[in-house]
Amino acid sequence: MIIHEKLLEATGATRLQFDSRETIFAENDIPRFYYQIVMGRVKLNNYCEDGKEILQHILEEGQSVGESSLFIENVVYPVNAIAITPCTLLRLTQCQFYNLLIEKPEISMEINRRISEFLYFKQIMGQILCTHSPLFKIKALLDYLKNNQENREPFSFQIPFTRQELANLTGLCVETTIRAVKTMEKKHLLKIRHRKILY
DNA sequence: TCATTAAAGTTAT
DNA sequence: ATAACTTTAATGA
Repeated sequence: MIIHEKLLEATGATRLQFDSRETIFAENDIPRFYYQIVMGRVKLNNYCEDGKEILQHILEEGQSVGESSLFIENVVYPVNAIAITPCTLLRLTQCQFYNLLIEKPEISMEINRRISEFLYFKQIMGQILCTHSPLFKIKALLDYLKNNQENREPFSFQIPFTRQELANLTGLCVETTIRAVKTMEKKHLLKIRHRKILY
């Protein structure tokens, strides 16, 4: 289920456009808005002091961005939200968002679902980060992604991430990620077509 | 074993 | 065109 554009607009949402690489909100900003992606993809990340990127999540059309921080008093965003493609977002003020949740319990339930989904993903990622084998890290991530798909046929799912993105999500370097993916291909755990991973 | 560096080829913007 | 991504290979922790 998604929260309909029409409903958000009726609630007073602002439509925003972002170019690829533009920042939607930054680490340490105070959360004041609810964001939902109408079109495009957004990443949540941090940069460590050596400049290396820690990718926390990649969000797409229909998903909301950073809503979990809106429910906590006196916190700042722990991540940056950056457009990775040209994006259209709808934005509600925190106040508009709260009113919507009070007036529409089904929307409130949907937000619960999304935050739970996010937490679930974070728990999977927690396990992945503690796993030593690069192959199992990649496999666990692919398994999680595949589980969200309707079609569970082997090799029916084209992974929507680049090698670089998989690496930054799992904490591996790209080269190791590439090798792990190649090994998985040899073991017939996945297929590669036109450089895309089919799982 | 995996990260890092370098170098070259490929794809996307 | 130029930057971003993919791949291979060598080296070192």
